[in-house]
Amino acid sequence: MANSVDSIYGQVREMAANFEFKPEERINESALSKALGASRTPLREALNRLVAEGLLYAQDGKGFFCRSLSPEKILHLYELREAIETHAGRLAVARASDDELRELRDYLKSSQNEYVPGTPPHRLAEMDEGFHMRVVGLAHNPELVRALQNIYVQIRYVRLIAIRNKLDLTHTAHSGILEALMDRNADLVTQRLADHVRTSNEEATQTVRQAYSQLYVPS
Amino acid sequence: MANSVDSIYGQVREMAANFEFKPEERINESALSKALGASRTPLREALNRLVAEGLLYAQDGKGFFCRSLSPEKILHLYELREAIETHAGRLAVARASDDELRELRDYLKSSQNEYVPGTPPHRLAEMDEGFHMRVVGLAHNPELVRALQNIYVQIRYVRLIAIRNKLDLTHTAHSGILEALMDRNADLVTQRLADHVRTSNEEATQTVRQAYSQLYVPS
DNA sequence: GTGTTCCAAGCTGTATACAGCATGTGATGC
DNA sequence: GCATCACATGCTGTATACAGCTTGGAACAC
Repeated sequence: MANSVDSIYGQVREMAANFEFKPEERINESALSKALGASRTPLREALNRLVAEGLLYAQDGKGFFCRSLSPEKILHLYELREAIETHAGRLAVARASDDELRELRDYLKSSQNEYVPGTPPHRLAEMDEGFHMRVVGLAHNPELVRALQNIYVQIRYVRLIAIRNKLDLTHTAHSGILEALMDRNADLVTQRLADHVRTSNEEATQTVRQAYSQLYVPS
Repeated sequence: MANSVDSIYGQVREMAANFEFKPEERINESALSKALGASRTPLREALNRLVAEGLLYAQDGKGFFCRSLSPEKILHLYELREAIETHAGRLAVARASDDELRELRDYLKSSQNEYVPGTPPHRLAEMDEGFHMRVVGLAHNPELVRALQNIYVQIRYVRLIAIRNKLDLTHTAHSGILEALMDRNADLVTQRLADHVRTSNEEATQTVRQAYSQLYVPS
Protein backbone atom coordinates (compact mmCIF):
# COMPACT_ATOMS: atom_id res chain seq x y z
CA MET A 1 0.00 0.00 0.00
CA ALA A 2 2.99 2.33 0.01
CA ASN A 3 3.08 2.22 -3.73
CA SER A 4 3.15 5.09 -6.09
CA VAL A 5 -0.54 5.37 -6.84
CA ASP A 6 -1.54 5.54 -3.19
CA SER A 7 1.13 8.07 -2.41
CA ILE A 8 0.26 10.25 -5.38
CA TYR A 9 -3.42 9.87 -4.63
CA GLY A 10 -2.94 11.17 -1.12
CA GLN A 11 -0.85 14.10 -2.23
CA VAL A 12 -3.11 15.18 -5.08
CA ARG A 13 -6.14 14.71 -2.87
CA GLU A 14 -4.68 17.19 -0.40
CA MET A 15 -3.86 19.58 -3.21
CA ALA A 16 -7.39 19.37 -4.55
CA ALA A 17 -8.95 19.71 -1.10
CA ASN A 18 -6.89 22.84 -0.45
CA PHE A 19 -7.62 24.22 -3.90
CA GLU A 20 -3.99 24.35 -4.89
CA PHE A 21 -5.57 23.93 -8.29
CA LYS A 22 -7.86 26.82 -9.09
CA PRO A 23 -11.52 26.05 -9.78
CA GLU A 24 -12.03 24.90 -13.36
CA GLU A 25 -8.27 24.81 -13.86
CA ARG A 26 -6.97 22.14 -16.15
CA ILE A 27 -4.43 19.84 -14.57
CA ASN A 28 -1.28 19.39 -16.60
CA GLU A 29 -0.43 15.74 -16.21
CA SER A 30 3.14 15.90 -17.42
CA ALA A 31 4.04 18.78 -15.14
CA LEU A 32 2.29 17.35 -12.11
CA SER A 33 3.74 13.90 -12.57
CA LYS A 34 7.22 15.36 -12.81
CA ALA A 35 6.62 17.46 -9.73
CA LEU A 36 5.57 14.34 -7.86
CA GLY A 37 8.49 12.32 -9.16
CA ALA A 38 6.52 9.73 -11.09
CA SER A 39 5.21 9.08 -14.56
CA ARG A 40 1.80 9.90 -15.93
CA THR A 41 0.49 6.36 -15.54
CA PRO A 42 0.12 6.24 -11.75
CA LEU A 43 -0.86 9.89 -11.70
CA ARG A 44 -3.77 9.27 -14.04
CA GLU A 45 -4.89 6.34 -11.92
CA ALA A 46 -4.94 8.61 -8.88
CA LEU A 47 -6.77 11.32 -10.81
CA ASN A 48 -9.44 8.81 -11.78
CA ARG A 49 -10.00 7.97 -8.14
CA LEU A 50 -10.43 11.65 -7.37
CA VAL A 51 -12.95 11.96 -10.18
CA ALA A 52 -14.98 9.19 -8.58
CA GLU A 53 -14.81 11.08 -5.28
CA GLY A 54 -16.02 14.29 -6.82
CA LEU A 55 -12.89 16.34 -6.16
CA LEU A 56 -12.07 16.58 -9.86
CA TYR A 57 -13.92 16.03 -13.07
CA ALA A 58 -12.80 14.73 -16.45
CA GLN A 59 -13.64 15.84 -19.94
CA ASP A 60 -12.80 13.52 -22.76
CA GLY A 61 -9.95 14.77 -24.85
CA LYS A 62 -9.41 17.74 -22.57
CA GLY A 63 -8.15 16.12 -19.39
CA PHE A 64 -8.81 16.56 -15.70
CA PHE A 65 -10.15 19.73 -14.11
CA CYS A 66 -10.48 21.05 -10.60
CA ARG A 67 -14.04 21.23 -9.28
CA SER A 68 -15.58 24.54 -8.35
CA LEU A 69 -17.61 25.33 -5.27
CA SER A 70 -20.78 27.30 -5.82
CA PRO A 71 -22.95 28.43 -2.92
CA GLU A 72 -25.53 25.89 -4.11
CA LYS A 73 -23.06 23.06 -4.03
CA ILE A 74 -22.00 23.99 -0.52
CA LEU A 75 -25.62 23.94 0.53
CA HIS A 76 -26.11 20.52 -1.01
CA LEU A 77 -23.03 19.11 0.65
CA TYR A 78 -24.07 20.46 4.02
CA GLU A 79 -27.53 18.95 3.62
CA LEU A 80 -25.93 15.59 2.95
CA ARG A 81 -23.70 16.14 5.93
CA GLU A 82 -26.69 16.92 8.13
CA ALA A 83 -28.48 13.79 6.94
CA ILE A 84 -25.52 11.60 7.81
CA GLU A 85 -24.52 13.23 11.08
CA THR A 86 -27.98 13.37 12.57
CA HIS A 87 -28.69 9.76 11.69
CA ALA A 88 -25.31 8.76 13.04
CA GLY A 89 -26.08 10.68 16.21
CA ARG A 90 -29.23 8.67 16.77
CA LEU A 91 -27.35 5.43 16.23
CA ALA A 92 -24.56 6.58 18.51
CA VAL A 93 -27.02 7.09 21.34
CA ALA A 94 -27.98 3.45 21.05
CA ARG A 95 -24.57 1.98 20.37
CA ALA A 96 -21.82 3.99 21.99
CA SER A 97 -20.46 2.49 25.14
CA ASP A 98 -19.98 4.58 28.26
CA ASP A 99 -16.26 4.25 27.79
CA GLU A 100 -16.47 5.65 24.29
CA LEU A 101 -18.49 8.61 25.49
CA ARG A 102 -15.95 9.27 28.19
CA GLU A 103 -13.22 9.21 25.55
CA LEU A 104 -15.17 11.75 23.55
CA ARG A 105 -15.51 13.92 26.63
CA ASP A 106 -11.78 13.70 27.23
CA TYR A 107 -11.07 14.60 23.63
CA LEU A 108 -13.27 17.65 23.89
CA LYS A 109 -11.71 18.64 27.18
CA SER A 110 -8.18 18.24 25.90
CA SER A 111 -8.91 20.44 22.90
CA GLN A 112 -10.74 23.06 24.94
CA ASN A 113 -7.69 25.16 25.64
CA GLU A 114 -6.88 25.27 21.94
CA TYR A 115 -10.19 26.90 21.11
CA VAL A 116 -8.70 30.36 21.57
CA PRO A 117 -7.65 33.21 19.31
CA GLY A 118 -4.21 32.59 17.94
CA THR A 119 -4.74 28.94 17.14
CA PRO A 120 -4.16 28.55 13.41
CA PRO A 121 -7.32 27.93 11.40
CA HIS A 122 -6.19 24.60 10.02
CA ARG A 123 -5.78 23.38 13.57
CA LEU A 124 -9.24 24.61 14.49
CA ALA A 125 -10.73 22.88 11.47
CA GLU A 126 -8.84 19.73 12.37
CA MET A 127 -10.20 19.73 15.90
CA ASP A 128 -13.70 20.44 14.69
CA GLU A 129 -13.50 17.67 12.12
CA GLY A 130 -11.99 15.40 14.75
CA PHE A 131 -14.96 15.86 17.03
CA HIS A 132 -17.52 15.26 14.34
CA MET A 133 -15.77 12.21 12.95
CA ARG A 134 -15.58 10.77 16.45
CA VAL A 135 -19.29 11.30 17.02
CA VAL A 136 -20.12 9.57 13.76
CA GLY A 137 -17.63 6.85 14.62
CA LEU A 138 -19.74 6.07 17.69
CA ALA A 139 -22.48 4.83 15.36
CA HIS A 140 -20.19 1.86 14.65
CA ASN A 141 -20.89 2.12 10.96
CA PRO A 142 -17.90 2.43 8.60
CA GLU A 143 -20.11 3.40 5.68
CA LEU A 144 -21.35 6.48 7.48
CA VAL A 145 -17.77 7.41 8.31
CA ARG A 146 -16.68 6.87 4.77
CA ALA A 147 -19.45 8.97 3.28
CA LEU A 148 -18.79 11.74 5.75
CA GLN A 149 -15.07 11.75 5.09
CA ASN A 150 -15.79 12.31 1.44
CA ILE A 151 -17.91 15.33 2.32
CA TYR A 152 -15.36 16.77 4.69
CA VAL A 153 -12.65 16.65 2.06
CA GLN A 154 -14.86 18.60 -0.28
CA ILE A 155 -15.83 21.30 2.19
CA ARG A 156 -12.59 21.54 4.10
CA TYR A 157 -11.36 24.55 2.20
CA VAL A 158 -14.48 26.56 2.86
CA ARG A 159 -14.62 25.52 6.48
CA LEU A 160 -11.05 26.65 6.87
CA ILE A 161 -12.02 30.16 5.90
CA ALA A 162 -15.37 30.22 7.65
CA ILE A 163 -14.14 28.85 10.93
CA ARG A 164 -12.25 31.95 12.07
CA ASN A 165 -13.74 33.78 15.02
CA LYS A 166 -16.20 31.02 15.74
CA LEU A 167 -14.16 29.58 18.56
CA ASP A 168 -16.50 29.77 21.53
CA LEU A 169 -19.60 28.93 19.57
CA THR A 170 -18.07 25.79 18.14
CA HIS A 171 -16.88 24.52 21.46
CA THR A 172 -20.17 25.32 23.15
CA ALA A 173 -22.09 23.51 20.43
CA HIS A 174 -19.82 20.48 20.74
CA SER A 175 -20.29 20.40 24.49
CA GLY A 176 -24.03 20.47 23.99
CA ILE A 177 -23.86 17.54 21.60
CA LEU A 178 -21.73 15.57 24.00
CA GLU A 179 -24.13 16.30 26.82
CA ALA A 180 -27.09 15.06 24.82
CA LEU A 181 -25.18 11.92 23.88
CA MET A 182 -24.36 11.19 27.51
CA ASP A 183 -28.00 11.72 28.39
CA ARG A 184 -28.77 9.15 25.67
CA ASN A 185 -31.33 11.58 24.33
CA ALA A 186 -31.60 10.78 20.64
CA ASP A 187 -33.97 13.59 19.76
CA LEU A 188 -31.81 16.17 21.46
CA VAL A 189 -28.66 14.82 19.80
CA THR A 190 -30.36 15.05 16.43
CA GLN A 191 -31.61 18.54 17.04
CA ARG A 192 -28.31 19.90 18.31
CA LEU A 193 -26.33 18.30 15.50
CA ALA A 194 -28.80 19.65 12.97
CA ASP A 195 -28.59 23.14 14.45
CA HIS A 196 -24.82 23.00 14.56
CA VAL A 197 -24.45 21.79 11.00
CA ARG A 198 -26.95 24.34 9.75
CA THR A 199 -25.09 27.15 11.46
CA SER A 200 -21.86 25.96 9.85
CA ASN A 201 -23.64 25.77 6.55
CA GLU A 202 -24.80 29.36 6.75
CA GLU A 203 -21.30 30.53 7.56
CA ALA A 204 -19.81 28.46 4.77
CA THR A 205 -22.37 29.51 2.21
CA GLN A 206 -21.84 33.12 3.11
CA THR A 207 -18.10 32.64 2.78
CA VAL A 208 -18.47 31.28 -0.72
CA ARG A 209 -20.91 34.01 -1.65
CA GLN A 210 -18.41 36.61 -0.54
CA ALA A 211 -15.65 34.93 -2.48
CA TYR A 212 -17.88 34.92 -5.52
CA SER A 213 -18.75 38.55 -5.19
CA GLN A 214 -15.09 39.43 -4.85
CA LEU A 215 -14.40 37.61 -8.08
CA TYR A 216 -16.89 39.63 -10.04
CA VAL A 217 -16.45 43.02 -8.41
CA PRO A 218 -12.97 44.24 -9.38
CA SER A 219 -11.19 46.28 -6.77
CA MET B 1 -17.05 11.15 -23.00
CA ALA B 2 -17.50 8.16 -25.27
CA ASN B 3 -13.90 7.20 -24.75
CA SER B 4 -12.53 3.92 -23.66
CA VAL B 5 -12.22 4.58 -19.95
CA ASP B 6 -15.82 5.67 -19.55
CA SER B 7 -17.08 2.75 -21.56
CA ILE B 8 -14.98 0.24 -19.67
CA TYR B 9 -15.89 1.87 -16.40
CA GLY B 10 -19.58 1.44 -17.11
CA GLN B 11 -19.22 -2.16 -18.15
CA VAL B 12 -17.02 -3.23 -15.26
CA ARG B 13 -19.25 -1.34 -12.85
CA GLU B 14 -22.20 -3.41 -14.01
CA MET B 15 -20.15 -6.57 -13.72
CA ALA B 16 -19.11 -5.70 -10.19
CA ALA B 17 -22.64 -4.66 -9.17
CA ASN B 18 -24.01 -7.98 -10.44
CA PHE B 19 -21.20 -9.92 -8.81
CA GLU B 20 -19.97 -11.36 -12.07
CA PHE B 21 -16.76 -11.38 -10.12
CA LYS B 22 -17.04 -13.59 -7.07
CA PRO B 23 -16.48 -11.98 -3.66
CA GLU B 24 -12.77 -11.69 -2.88
CA GLU B 25 -11.93 -12.84 -6.40
CA ARG B 26 -8.86 -11.36 -7.95
CA ILE B 27 -9.47 -9.58 -11.22
CA ASN B 28 -7.15 -10.62 -14.01
CA GLU B 29 -6.36 -7.40 -15.82
CA SER B 30 -4.94 -8.94 -18.97
CA ALA B 31 -7.88 -11.27 -19.45
CA LEU B 32 -10.50 -8.65 -18.68
CA SER B 33 -8.92 -6.01 -20.87
CA LYS B 34 -8.80 -8.45 -23.76
CA ALA B 35 -12.42 -9.40 -23.16
CA LEU B 36 -13.37 -5.74 -23.28
CA GLY B 37 -11.28 -5.08 -26.35
CA ALA B 38 -8.84 -2.63 -24.83
CA SER B 39 -5.46 -2.55 -23.17
CA ARG B 40 -4.69 -2.64 -19.49
CA THR B 41 -4.13 1.11 -19.20
CA PRO B 42 -7.74 2.31 -19.52
CA LEU B 43 -8.96 -0.75 -17.65
CA ARG B 44 -6.80 0.09 -14.66
CA GLU B 45 -8.06 3.66 -14.70
CA ALA B 46 -11.63 2.37 -14.58
CA LEU B 47 -10.75 -0.08 -11.82
CA ASN B 48 -9.31 2.76 -9.75
CA ARG B 49 -12.58 4.64 -10.04
CA LEU B 50 -14.43 1.58 -8.81
CA VAL B 51 -12.08 1.31 -5.87
CA ALA B 52 -12.96 4.87 -4.93
CA GLU B 53 -16.63 3.94 -5.14
CA GLY B 54 -16.21 0.93 -2.91
CA LEU B 55 -17.18 -1.68 -5.48
CA LEU B 56 -13.67 -3.11 -5.58
CA TYR B 57 -10.61 -2.90 -3.41
CA ALA B 58 -6.92 -2.91 -4.25
CA GLN B 59 -3.99 -4.59 -2.59
CA ASP B 60 -0.55 -3.41 -3.52
CA GLY B 61 1.32 -5.95 -5.58
CA LYS B 62 -1.68 -8.25 -5.68
CA GLY B 63 -4.12 -6.31 -7.83
CA PHE B 64 -7.82 -5.55 -7.71
CA PHE B 65 -10.38 -7.67 -5.89
CA CYS B 66 -14.12 -7.89 -5.81
CA ARG B 67 -15.76 -6.65 -2.61
CA SER B 68 -17.73 -9.02 -0.43
CA LEU B 69 -21.07 -8.35 1.20
CA SER B 70 -21.37 -9.38 4.81
CA PRO B 71 -24.64 -9.02 6.70
CA GLU B 72 -22.98 -6.26 8.69
CA LYS B 73 -22.01 -4.34 5.59
CA ILE B 74 -25.55 -4.61 4.26
CA LEU B 75 -26.83 -3.22 7.52
CA HIS B 76 -24.39 -0.34 7.36
CA LEU B 77 -25.31 0.50 3.79
CA TYR B 78 -29.01 0.43 4.60
CA GLU B 79 -28.46 2.73 7.54
CA LEU B 80 -26.70 5.17 5.28
CA ARG B 81 -29.52 4.78 2.80
CA GLU B 82 -32.09 5.51 5.49
CA ALA B 83 -30.19 8.61 6.59
CA ILE B 84 -30.13 9.99 3.07
CA GLU B 85 -33.62 9.03 2.00
CA THR B 86 -35.39 10.29 5.10
CA HIS B 87 -33.56 13.59 4.99
CA ALA B 88 -34.26 13.88 1.28
CA GLY B 89 -37.90 13.17 1.99
CA ARG B 90 -38.10 16.08 4.40
CA LEU B 91 -36.49 18.37 1.86
CA ALA B 92 -38.77 17.09 -0.88
CA VAL B 93 -41.82 18.06 1.14
CA ALA B 94 -40.55 21.62 1.18
CA ARG B 95 -39.20 21.79 -2.35
CA ALA B 96 -41.10 19.55 -4.71
CA SER B 97 -43.57 21.35 -6.92
CA ASP B 98 -47.11 20.09 -7.31
CA ASP B 99 -46.24 19.18 -10.87
CA GLU B 100 -43.35 17.07 -9.75
CA LEU B 101 -45.52 15.24 -7.26
CA ARG B 102 -48.06 14.56 -9.96
CA GLU B 103 -45.32 13.14 -12.14
CA LEU B 104 -44.30 10.85 -9.30
CA ARG B 105 -47.90 9.76 -8.91
CA ASP B 106 -48.11 9.02 -12.61
CA TYR B 107 -44.88 7.05 -12.49
CA LEU B 108 -46.20 4.97 -9.64
CA LYS B 109 -49.50 4.44 -11.39
CA SER B 110 -47.89 3.44 -14.66
CA SER B 111 -45.72 0.87 -12.92
CA GLN B 112 -48.57 -0.49 -10.83
CA ASN B 113 -49.61 -3.15 -13.30
CA GLU B 114 -46.06 -4.44 -13.44
CA TYR B 115 -45.99 -5.19 -9.75
CA VAL B 116 -47.33 -8.66 -10.35
CA PRO B 117 -45.94 -12.20 -10.25
CA GLY B 118 -44.16 -12.98 -13.48
CA THR B 119 -42.37 -9.66 -13.78
CA PRO B 120 -38.66 -10.44 -13.83
CA PRO B 121 -36.83 -9.47 -10.63
CA HIS B 122 -34.44 -7.09 -12.36
CA ARG B 123 -37.43 -5.16 -13.64
CA LEU B 124 -38.95 -5.04 -10.18
CA ALA B 125 -35.70 -3.79 -8.72
CA GLU B 126 -35.46 -1.21 -11.48
CA MET B 127 -38.95 0.11 -10.75
CA ASP B 128 -38.30 0.16 -7.04
CA GLU B 129 -35.02 1.98 -7.53
CA GLY B 130 -36.74 4.32 -9.97
CA PHE B 131 -39.30 5.35 -7.39
CA HIS B 132 -36.75 5.95 -4.67
CA MET B 133 -34.40 7.90 -6.90
CA ARG B 134 -37.29 10.07 -8.02
CA VAL B 135 -38.28 10.81 -4.44
CA VAL B 136 -34.74 11.81 -3.57
CA GLY B 137 -34.57 13.82 -6.77
CA LEU B 138 -37.44 15.93 -5.47
CA ALA B 139 -35.09 17.26 -2.81
CA HIS B 140 -33.35 19.14 -5.62
CA ASN B 141 -29.96 18.16 -4.30
CA PRO B 142 -27.56 16.39 -6.69
CA GLU B 143 -25.25 15.40 -3.86
CA LEU B 144 -27.97 13.38 -2.18
CA VAL B 145 -28.74 11.71 -5.48
CA ARG B 146 -25.10 10.97 -6.08
CA ALA B 147 -24.54 9.46 -2.66
CA LEU B 148 -27.65 7.35 -2.97
CA GLN B 149 -26.73 6.08 -6.42
CA ASN B 150 -23.47 4.84 -5.00
CA ILE B 151 -25.36 2.90 -2.34
CA TYR B 152 -27.83 1.44 -4.78
CA VAL B 153 -25.08 0.07 -6.97
CA GLN B 154 -23.59 -1.67 -3.98
CA ILE B 155 -26.83 -3.24 -2.77
CA ARG B 156 -28.45 -3.93 -6.11
CA TYR B 157 -27.40 -7.56 -6.18
CA VAL B 158 -28.88 -8.31 -2.79
CA ARG B 159 -32.05 -6.39 -3.52
CA LEU B 160 -32.44 -8.37 -6.70
CA ILE B 161 -32.63 -11.57 -4.71
CA ALA B 162 -34.60 -10.20 -1.78
CA ILE B 163 -37.22 -8.45 -3.86
CA ARG B 164 -39.05 -11.55 -5.01
CA ASN B 165 -42.52 -12.05 -3.60
CA LYS B 166 -42.60 -8.62 -2.08
CA LEU B 167 -44.66 -7.13 -4.85
CA ASP B 168 -47.76 -5.87 -3.08
CA LEU B 169 -45.91 -4.69 -0.01
CA THR B 170 -43.51 -2.61 -2.04
CA HIS B 171 -46.19 -0.93 -4.04
CA THR B 172 -48.31 -0.27 -0.98
CA ALA B 173 -45.34 1.27 0.81
CA HIS B 174 -44.57 3.48 -2.17
CA SER B 175 -48.16 4.64 -2.35
CA GLY B 176 -48.03 5.55 1.31
CA ILE B 177 -44.87 7.57 0.78
CA LEU B 178 -46.39 9.39 -2.15
CA GLU B 179 -49.50 10.13 -0.12
CA ALA B 180 -47.46 11.64 2.70
CA LEU B 181 -45.52 13.72 0.21
CA MET B 182 -48.69 15.09 -1.33
CA ASP B 183 -49.99 15.90 2.13
CA ARG B 184 -46.70 17.81 2.65
CA ASN B 185 -46.36 15.94 5.92
CA ALA B 186 -42.62 15.80 6.57
CA ASP B 187 -42.80 13.70 9.69
CA LEU B 188 -44.99 11.13 8.03
CA VAL B 189 -42.74 11.02 4.96
CA THR B 190 -39.76 10.44 7.18
CA GLN B 191 -41.46 7.75 9.16
CA ARG B 192 -42.79 5.86 6.16
CA LEU B 193 -39.49 6.04 4.32
CA ALA B 194 -37.69 4.85 7.43
CA ASP B 195 -40.09 1.96 7.89
CA HIS B 196 -39.85 1.01 4.24
CA VAL B 197 -36.06 1.11 4.16
CA ARG B 198 -35.83 -0.85 7.40
CA THR B 199 -38.13 -3.52 6.07
CA SER B 200 -35.98 -3.80 2.95
CA ASN B 201 -32.94 -3.94 5.13
CA GLU B 202 -34.28 -6.85 7.13
CA GLU B 203 -35.10 -8.74 3.97
CA ALA B 204 -31.71 -8.00 2.46
CA THR B 205 -29.81 -8.87 5.59
CA GLN B 206 -31.69 -12.13 5.87
CA THR B 207 -30.92 -12.87 2.25
CA VAL B 208 -27.22 -12.41 2.81
CA ARG B 209 -27.33 -14.45 5.99
CA GLN B 210 -28.95 -17.29 4.10
CA ALA B 211 -26.37 -17.06 1.34
CA TYR B 212 -23.67 -17.17 3.97
CA SER B 213 -25.14 -20.19 5.67
CA GLN B 214 -25.40 -21.97 2.33
CA LEU B 215 -21.73 -21.29 1.74
CA TYR B 216 -20.65 -22.92 4.95
CA VAL B 217 -23.16 -25.78 5.12
CA PRO B 218 -22.23 -28.14 2.30
CA SER B 219 -25.13 -29.92 0.64
C1' DG C 1 1.11 -39.29 3.19
C1' DT C 2 2.76 -34.77 4.72
C1' DG C 3 5.36 -30.75 4.88
C1' DT C 4 8.95 -27.90 2.70
C1' DT C 5 11.67 -25.78 -0.82
C1' DC C 6 12.44 -24.04 -5.08
C1' DC C 7 11.31 -22.64 -9.52
C1' DA C 8 8.81 -21.11 -13.47
C1' DA C 9 4.90 -19.00 -15.17
C1' DG C 10 2.14 -15.25 -14.89
C1' DC C 11 0.65 -11.10 -13.00
C1' DT C 12 1.03 -6.35 -11.30
C1' DG C 13 2.97 -1.60 -11.23
C1' DT C 14 5.32 1.82 -13.79
C1' DA C 15 7.67 4.05 -17.61
C1' DT C 16 7.68 5.17 -22.20
C1' DA C 17 6.17 5.68 -27.07
C1' DC C 18 3.11 7.51 -30.22
C1' DA C 19 -1.17 8.80 -32.71
C1' DG C 20 -4.57 12.12 -32.71
C1' DC C 21 -6.80 16.03 -30.97
C1' DA C 22 -7.16 20.65 -28.51
C1' DT C 23 -5.43 25.19 -28.09
C1' DG C 24 -3.23 29.34 -28.54
C1' DT C 25 -0.57 32.25 -31.66
C1' DG C 26 0.56 34.68 -35.63
C1' DA C 27 -0.52 35.76 -40.32
C1' DT C 28 -3.94 37.36 -43.39
C1' DG C 29 -7.96 39.54 -45.25
C1' DC C 30 -11.22 43.04 -44.67
C1' DG D 1 -8.73 47.62 -35.54
C1' DC D 2 -11.08 43.19 -35.78
C1' DA D 3 -12.30 38.77 -37.10
C1' DT D 4 -10.78 34.53 -39.31
C1' DC D 5 -8.01 30.87 -40.50
C1' DA D 6 -4.03 27.93 -40.60
C1' DC D 7 -0.48 25.98 -38.21
C1' DA D 8 2.68 24.45 -34.77
C1' DT D 9 3.04 23.26 -30.24
C1' DG D 10 1.71 20.62 -26.60
C1' DC D 11 -1.43 17.77 -24.35
C1' DT D 12 -4.37 13.73 -23.77
C1' DG D 13 -5.64 8.80 -24.37
C1' DT D 14 -4.03 4.32 -25.27
C1' DA D 15 -0.83 0.60 -26.28
C1' DT D 16 3.20 -1.63 -25.23
C1' DA D 17 7.53 -2.93 -22.82
C1' DC D 18 9.68 -4.52 -18.87
C1' DA D 19 11.27 -5.09 -14.04
C1' DG D 20 9.96 -7.15 -9.92
C1' DC D 21 6.94 -9.64 -7.25
C1' DT D 22 3.33 -13.20 -6.24
C1' DT D 23 1.74 -17.68 -6.59
C1' DG D 24 0.80 -22.27 -7.61
C1' DG D 25 2.87 -26.54 -8.33
C1' DA D 26 6.49 -29.94 -8.89
C1' DA D 27 10.21 -32.12 -6.75
C1' DC D 28 12.05 -33.74 -2.73
C1' DA D 29 13.02 -35.00 2.04
C1' DC D 30 11.10 -37.23 5.84
